[in-house]
Parts: sequence; structure tokens; C-alpha cells
Amino acid sequence: MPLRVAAVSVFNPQALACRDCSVRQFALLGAVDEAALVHIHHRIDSVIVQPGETLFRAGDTGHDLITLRSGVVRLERSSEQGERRILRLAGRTDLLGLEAVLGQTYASDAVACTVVEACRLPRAMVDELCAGHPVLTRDLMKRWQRALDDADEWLTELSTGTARHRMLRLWLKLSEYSDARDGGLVWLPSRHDMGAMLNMTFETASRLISALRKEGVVTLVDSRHARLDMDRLLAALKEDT
Amino acid sequence: MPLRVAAVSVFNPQALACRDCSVRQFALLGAVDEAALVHIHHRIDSVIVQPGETLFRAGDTGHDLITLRSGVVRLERSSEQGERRILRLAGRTDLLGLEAVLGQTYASDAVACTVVEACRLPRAMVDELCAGHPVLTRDLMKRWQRALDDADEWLTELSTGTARHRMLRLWLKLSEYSDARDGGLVWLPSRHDMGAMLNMTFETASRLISALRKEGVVTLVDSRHARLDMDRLLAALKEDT
DNA sequence: CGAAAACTTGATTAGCATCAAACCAGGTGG
DNA sequence: CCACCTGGTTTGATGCTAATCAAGTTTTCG
Repeated sequence: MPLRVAAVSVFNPQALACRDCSVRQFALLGAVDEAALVHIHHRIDSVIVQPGETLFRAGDTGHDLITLRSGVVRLERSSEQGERRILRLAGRTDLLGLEAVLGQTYASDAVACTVVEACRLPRAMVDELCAGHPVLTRDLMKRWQRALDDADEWLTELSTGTARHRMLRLWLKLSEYSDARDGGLVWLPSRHDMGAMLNMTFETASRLISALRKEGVVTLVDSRHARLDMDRLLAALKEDT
Repeated sequence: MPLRVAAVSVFNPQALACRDCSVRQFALLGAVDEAALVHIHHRIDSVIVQPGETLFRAGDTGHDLITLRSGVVRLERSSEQGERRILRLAGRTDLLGLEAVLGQTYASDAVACTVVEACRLPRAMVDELCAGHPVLTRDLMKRWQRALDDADEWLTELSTGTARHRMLRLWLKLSEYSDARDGGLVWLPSRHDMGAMLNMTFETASRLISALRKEGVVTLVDSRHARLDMDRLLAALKEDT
């Protein structure tokens, strides 16, 4: 269950929280002026989600869109037989559950990989705002296109080539989602998750990680964080053709 | 180079062609009323594209969107090293090059697999129409979402499992693109193309096709057409778990 | 008709899955 | 506090799948 943060005090209402939001200029509501924010802030729900918890589930009616303020989320699908496949990751400033705008059900599960700070934007609100703000409609389209580009990139970059090559490119991707706040550390997925992202068994993932540690490309900091040596990573990617 | 069809005569102008278009109610302009059609038909360019010819190329400025009236198109990307990967297929009523609406360059190559009948809709025209027809904006969003769903499906269905399983699921996909006009025949891709779709070598693709022929799942009709035995295909898919 | 391209098939090998066993970390309860 | 259990991880041994290398055959097209 997603947790709601403690109610904000009258001295620090959500309106201020929205206005001063660290990701607003990059997020959906960046297109909306401050005046309009006053009318909508109370409909926005700020949430914190723990690793492993679900933001939404495939097939559920999409009641709201989600803006990520921090953390990493994975979008995944599992087949009837229990086969799980991670489609792609999402991070800071990304908008999830676009299909909700169309009144459709969510197309995949969205699960927190790290602690995630997010905002739930009711579908109806986004709809109303779109009517008054054509920029917002356009922004939504751009986000759809970005999601599509992302999907295509995961297909070409993380689903082709040898296991080692895919693993190296995964680390390149993971580095994009690293949060400056934890000193350049990168989220270290479980071997199982790596397998689900790269279409390999967790044993193979484990072996490859061991190799990369020996080569000094990655250093495990704790069970869910690693440090990357970008120079060595890029060198390894290069000589792998 | 895409070919333009001979100019329509005064007795059979594009306006009629648009109004009576076999795919209009499923296509983008289905959302537009006949009155509006009169004003825009002359800006629409009907084209016929031969197999192997390109509708647009990745990186080109997107000047128009493409509605497919018949035939099969593949969307593909090739890396600098010449590695080619087919992302997905498109068929009748599909709209290609959505990114043009956003003034972006095309994200992939679009190449005709069969003879293709298509209409080029200028980006500017679609833009103008969107302003007057909110339905159209919404339809565009739905199409973006459909493309995304498709991308995700290709990732989960055609990029995971054994080579044989992927091949079987490809035939299921191909059957969706079969045109009733050629008697239930299905487009038979080259072994190279199959490899680029399923992430395998053309030799492996060839071997698998040979096996499926022996099993009576597919029958080659000519070099580019095959007949499918759906019952056997579904049976094969089932026992493959 | 001849050359080039596409396709088929065989032999061998590399890469990864599978099966199996140990290892380690974190959490629970005695 | 320690013994224990559980789930994630590492590592090894073995086998299978599909890549690679290599002919040979068929089709296409000028």
C-alpha cells in the first residue's frame, strides 16, 4: 500500500509545496502558471512509496497519473505463467500512467525500486487542465513520444547482443537514474531484476556482476547500492564493439 | 523514392477519394466531418510504395504523418555498426510518424514490406485540424498509446523465450496483418528480416521455417507469401508452454 | 544464360541455461 | 546474545540452444 505523507500544516500547505516543487519546471505542471496552481494543489496527493511497493497494477482502472519527484520505478508485465519482464525504468520528472488520461486501464505494473517520492494527479484534473491549457496537451504528447523512444531504446540496447554487452549497457542506463543526493551512488538491482530486464537467468547476471567487480567497473557499496567507474565502463563497452 | 499516383481526374477528385476511403472511419480523418474534408483533401497526397522502398528515414525532419490504407510496413533502426533491428510492424489503418506532429525528426526508418497504399498528411494540416477538432487530439493520443502498447508487446512476446517460441509468436503477429484481398495469405518475410525481428541469425530462422513446413504449420506459396494453419500454429504454441 | 542474391542444410563451437551446492545477511524467537 | 531460518547471492559442473563457419542449392534479374 502506498503511504500518504503526514498532512501538511496550514503554514506549509500543498500549494507552497507545489509552487516550490523541485521538479515542477520539468514536470507536467511546469506548463501551468502559479495562479492556476492555487486552484488545483489540493487535489494533488503527495506520496512516498517503499521499495517493492506498487504504484499501480496492470489492468486497474487508471484514476490518476504519477509524477516522480525522486527514486526509481520499474514498469513490468507478468504473463499468466508467472514470467516477469521489466519493460523499462522511470526516474525523476517522469510521468507514469499516461493511459489514464484516455480512461484506459494501466498497461503495466509500476513498482518502486528505491524509496520513491511521487505525486498523484487525478485523471479528471489533468483532463480539465488540458481544456484550458493547450501547452499541457502538447506536453502530454511529448511525454508519450518519449515513452515510445524509451521503449524502442530498451528493445535495441538492452535486448540485443551478448549477455555481457547487455549488462554493460544496463549500467549505462542505471547511471542516468543515479541521484546526486547519494553521492553518485547507483541503484543496484537484485540479480533477479537484472535478469528480468536483460532477459537472462539470475545466475548469469550474478556471474557477470562478479566479472565487472574484478575488472573494477562496479564496486558494491551495500546490498542495494553500487559505485560505477564510468571510464572503465565506457572502455569495456567500446572493446565489446 | 515513394511514387505518387497519377493525378485524379476532375470527375474523381481526391475529395471523393477521401470521403469514400475504405479506411477513413478507422483512420485519423475519421474524426473529421465530410464538410471539413472538402477543405483539406487537396493537401493529402496518396502514394503507392513498392516493397523495400522507404516511407521515411530516422533523423529526417518529420514533414508529414502517414496513414496506411493497405500493405505492411516495418519500423526499424540501424546502429552505426550496421546492426539492423526491426522494432515492430504496421498495417492497415495504422498512423506512422506521430512524432512529426511535435516537430521532431522521425525516430525510426519506415520501410514497405509489401506493396503499400498510403496517404501523406502534412504536419501543418494535422496541427490546424487539431485546433478545431479536440476529438482529433484525443485520437492522436490514443494512437500514441497504441504504439506504446505495441512496443511493449513486441518486447515481451517477440524478444523472450526460445527461438522456436519467438518464431511461432511471429506467425501469430503476421496473421494479424494478412489482407483478406489475397485470400488469407500471409506476408512471408525474408529470413534476414525474420532475424532482425526475432533477434536471431537468418540461418536459425531458416531452420525453424523448415521445421514448421514439415509440421504443416506454414506452407510457402511463393517467395513472399505463405499460408498458415492456425489450428496447428495454436497447438504448437500451446505445447511450447 | 550467367552472376548475384537469397535460401537451405550440415558440422562445429561458444554462450548461456540448468541443476546443484555452498555461502552470506538480515530478521526472529528462544 | 546467539542459534536458527529464510531469501538472496555466488560459484561450480554439465548439457542444450543457437551462433558461426562452410558448402551447396534455388531463385531472381539484367
